[in-house]
Amino acid sequence: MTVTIYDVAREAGVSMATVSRVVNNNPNVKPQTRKKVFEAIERLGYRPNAVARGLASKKTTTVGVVIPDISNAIFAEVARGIEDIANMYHYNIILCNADKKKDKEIRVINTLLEKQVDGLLFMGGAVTDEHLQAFKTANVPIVLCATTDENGTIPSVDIDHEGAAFDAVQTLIKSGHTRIAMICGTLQDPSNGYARFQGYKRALEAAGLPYDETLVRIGNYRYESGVDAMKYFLELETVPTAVFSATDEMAIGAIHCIQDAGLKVPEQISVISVDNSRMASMVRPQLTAVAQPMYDIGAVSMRLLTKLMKKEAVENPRVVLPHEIVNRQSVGSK
Amino acid sequence: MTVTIYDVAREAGVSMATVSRVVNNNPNVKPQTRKKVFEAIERLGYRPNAVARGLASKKTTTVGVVIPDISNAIFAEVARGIEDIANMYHYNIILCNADKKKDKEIRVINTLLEKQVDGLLFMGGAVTDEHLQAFKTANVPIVLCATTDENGTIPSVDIDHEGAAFDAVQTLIKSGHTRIAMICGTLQDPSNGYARFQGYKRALEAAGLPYDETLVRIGNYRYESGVDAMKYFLELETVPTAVFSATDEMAIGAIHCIQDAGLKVPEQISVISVDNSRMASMVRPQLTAVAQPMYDIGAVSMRLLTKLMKKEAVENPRVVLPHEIVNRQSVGSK
DNA sequence: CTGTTAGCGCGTTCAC
DNA sequence: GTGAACGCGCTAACAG
Repeated sequence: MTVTIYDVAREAGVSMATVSRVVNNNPNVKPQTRKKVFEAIERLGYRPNAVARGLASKKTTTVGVVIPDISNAIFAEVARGIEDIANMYHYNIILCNADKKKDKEIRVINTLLEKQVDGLLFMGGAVTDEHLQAFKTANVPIVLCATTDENGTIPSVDIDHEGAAFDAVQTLIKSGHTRIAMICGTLQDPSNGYARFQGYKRALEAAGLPYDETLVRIGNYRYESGVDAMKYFLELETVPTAVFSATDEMAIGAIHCIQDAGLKVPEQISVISVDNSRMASMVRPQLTAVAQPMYDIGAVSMRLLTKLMKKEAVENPRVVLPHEIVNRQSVGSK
Repeated sequence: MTVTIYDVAREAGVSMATVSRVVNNNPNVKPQTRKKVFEAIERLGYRPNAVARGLASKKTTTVGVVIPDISNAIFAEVARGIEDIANMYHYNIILCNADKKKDKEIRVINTLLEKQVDGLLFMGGAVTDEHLQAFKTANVPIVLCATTDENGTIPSVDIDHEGAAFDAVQTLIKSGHTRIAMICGTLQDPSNGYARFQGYKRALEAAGLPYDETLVRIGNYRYESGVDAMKYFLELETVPTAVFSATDEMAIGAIHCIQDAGLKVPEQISVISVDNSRMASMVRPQLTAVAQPMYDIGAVSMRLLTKLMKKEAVENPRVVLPHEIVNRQSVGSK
């Protein structure tokens, strides 16, 4: 039924070892023999069985990718970066959505390891002891991608979320704003949630501004929750003159909420966010945001993983990619 | 180093066959024995090797997914539908971007087949003879996902692109518009490009409206190309009163271009599109669009593939999912 | 209910 | 430069 290396060997009149050499580009084969083998392969339509190869060689040229949600534009961008580099180094990726749920994450990590992936890229919520435990039993390299662990013991690629938030809020402060609201992600989320909230508070503090908890709303990263949060802010006795959103989507929701209320951005209220997804330039006014290089985070983490898998030396196993403010039209001076 | 089924057998004082039975939930094991085995597994930290299992059983519980570009919101949504259902049936997916490039598509199809995937989901550009050839040599089921082949010989899940476009344009016509422009995808793209263009023409024809080729611009599905196309339309001697865009993104570009020119949507110019991505409700005015159920396309095609892989009978191997108009605010009457 | 025995398709020594 | 033989870790009959 299926044609094996053995069939090719017989067809070409050589041993299967020789066919294996040809297929794997081993130079120790006479050109003439090589040609015979190639012809036999062609004639029989032989397709090497990567599973058998994986068992024999203990390498699958496949890496596992744990991602929160591929339908989220931010993560999809990271995934594309990962896949492009994986492809470049002849790896394939098995993709698993885990929605930042710990149990689901642990489960997919284990099935990925059962599938004998050569490495693992983990993008999730908090890295707990259970995660660490699962990672430890893996005897393949692991890279955290756009997520960090407290102890900092695992190789990772991320941006400085706290710093990015700090910079965003400082931009607002420099423009003269003093009453600045924040639309935050859940504080359970270490990077997108907690760290950005910390950055917000630190910026306030650095400027000698008071922290007012009525100016902070927790959203779920989505457009609607940005709308809801802003609706709340607009009903405050003294409405904030600027809002910092933890994501573009929520920021866009806020902008529309403001506009629907008959106010103008940035004339009456300024808006800034962290992400700089493609959507940022697809709103009016265009969104001023701190850019997270998502594609690069994916690409760099995959590149790092390839080095680890090849046991190459890596200079810095914990890379922090730079962020930058992209000034567009949603921030005005007060 | 790595603990195998054999180690577990020794540790539990049973044969490896019994361990295999326990691991695979074979009911023919005495509960007491089962318990002993589980304890040994726990004690040794045994993790079954799916590659070896795949070689022996000739099943990998892995399916290949060829996708144009995971960073495109539309496809990311499909991918999520695929993965959710795959997960439900205990399959994993290997994801490959192929950018609708024929050569890349053929290449990844072959490596996916080498990896012995149990099935293949193909989402790409045109399905050529070369594709058909590659599919034929695969001895696993294949489902076309959001793409179609001319002959209609391969199982597929898609919407009626031509009909969706027809309905969109007809909506415009019913609102009294007679000068309707189209922002089109490349005509080489059978579904998103050509079919939608055909639907546009047919709707015009059905209403007795003349087809005017100066009213058609080719875009690349992206925001900027929508802006560019609209810019061109606005410079025409008689500006169209409505525009039909093949995608949401281009439609949003068009809307902003109109607004930036000081015109209003839908008062002066109406805009409608096909897609209904999440972005459609994230613009002002909110976009009226024909909804493509992308998540469902992914989910249904994966479900179909599971049936094919289990050799279950399938009633209809070529499913066409319904589309519907979602009336929001970007279409006005003339 | 449990154990024995063959392979699954290929990489990899080690001889020749 | 080439072949023979073993083993990767597991499933799947077949006995018992």
